[in-house]
Amino acid sequence: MDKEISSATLRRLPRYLFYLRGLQQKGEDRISASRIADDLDVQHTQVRKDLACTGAEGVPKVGHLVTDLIRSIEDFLNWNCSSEAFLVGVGHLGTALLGFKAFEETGLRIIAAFDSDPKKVGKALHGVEVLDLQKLPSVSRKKRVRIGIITVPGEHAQGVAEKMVKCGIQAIWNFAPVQLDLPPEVIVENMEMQASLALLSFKLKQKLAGGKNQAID
Amino acid sequence: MDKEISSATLRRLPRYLFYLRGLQQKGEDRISASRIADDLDVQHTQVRKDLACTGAEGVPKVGHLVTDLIRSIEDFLNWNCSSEAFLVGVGHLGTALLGFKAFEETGLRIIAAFDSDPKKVGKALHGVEVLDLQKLPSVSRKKRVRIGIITVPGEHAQGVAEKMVKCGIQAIWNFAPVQLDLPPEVIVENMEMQASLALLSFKLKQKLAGGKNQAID
DNA sequence: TAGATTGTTAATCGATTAACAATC
DNA sequence: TAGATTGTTAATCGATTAACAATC
Repeated sequence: MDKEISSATLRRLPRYLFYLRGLQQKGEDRISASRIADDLDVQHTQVRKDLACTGAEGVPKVGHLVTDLIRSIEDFLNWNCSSEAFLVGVGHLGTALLGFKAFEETGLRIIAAFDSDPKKVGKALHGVEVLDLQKLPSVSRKKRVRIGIITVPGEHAQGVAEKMVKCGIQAIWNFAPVQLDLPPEVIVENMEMQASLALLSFKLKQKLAGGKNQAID
Repeated sequence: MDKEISSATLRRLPRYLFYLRGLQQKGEDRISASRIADDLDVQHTQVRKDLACTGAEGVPKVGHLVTDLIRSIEDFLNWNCSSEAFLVGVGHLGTALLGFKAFEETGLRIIAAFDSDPKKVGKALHGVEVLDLQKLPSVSRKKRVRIGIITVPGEHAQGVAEKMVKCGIQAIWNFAPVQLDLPPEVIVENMEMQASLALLSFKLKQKLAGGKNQAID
């Protein structure tokens, strides 16, 4: 009987999580929804609702235990257990992702990288072996991997995505700025850097235009 | 008398733009809002409203000229003129951004990179010089740069952001997973990779849980 | 007890979608 | 003319916010 979870809520949860980890490092063991709200510029009701989605429970007058909240969010996002992933496209961005420590905190483990450039194949980057893209099917047969990360140029993304789907990949994290056309049962999440930049550019343009206060957000 | 532009619209505009550039490469010169909608899985009314925001005008029965639409969106986002930026934090991600060709299409030009690691200072990565972070103020005095990109680890992001603001930076593109606390007149856009991953993780968890069809999105 | 906090129910607001008039 | 398309106005839907009851 779970409620549907809005994507807005899902996008906020990691912010709470990183904030809570920060508190934990400072040695704080309790936190109220109101303080989270203040520190992260969110409405306190919003924080309460978001946290409630994860099943977290607080104690009136006391608040939440930081460790409980962290575990609750991690469990909810499935970030407590390790999820293995393939990455295709070992360019600058792909290489950066291979070395991205922060993924450990999300349970994401890139266990192999693929590229079709012979110059890249055979190397190990940040401890991850780079294999020939043609080996994707055979490696997939040995390892049941469900997540595929696409960091190839836009024009190759669709082809790579189709290969991934053939190899049993069920969820694709797509960093290429193209719309992938795949069977509906495949989960596709587009990492749209340009969307974020668009907001920045537009706000800056408005600000420079003389502060006609067209508030956005 | 402009309407306020919703951030949802701003986030969609780059998707239209990349799609239109693809059409242009294929040599197509006209396009209807309905076809954009079909190809990008958006409602056609939505496409029309979004495009109307940019000032684009179509012709009934004919549609839009691809080149007009492209220019209209680019102008609206201020992606037609070059915007100079500083980048601080030349780790994997920072390096990747320095080599990111796609930025050219958004008018973003990173003209200098900074790091406090002496091993990195002095190099030129993808044609961009890496300078000591301490030189940020002096370089800023010579060059009027308005955009700052933060790719340092979370614990240093706030400090770097404050330095940037002191140097006249007016808009910050923050890749660190922390909430920056800055004067309200500074534009901050957080590039939340983890937010995107959270959606992917949760959808996959649900799918694997047996497809109790809690549709999200 | 009073105050601080949780968590829920109701109200508001804004974005999306549907319906439709205008037009080449 | 009829059909395809644009662009706008009205309706719906869902997310956010406000109000409030519950509680340690």
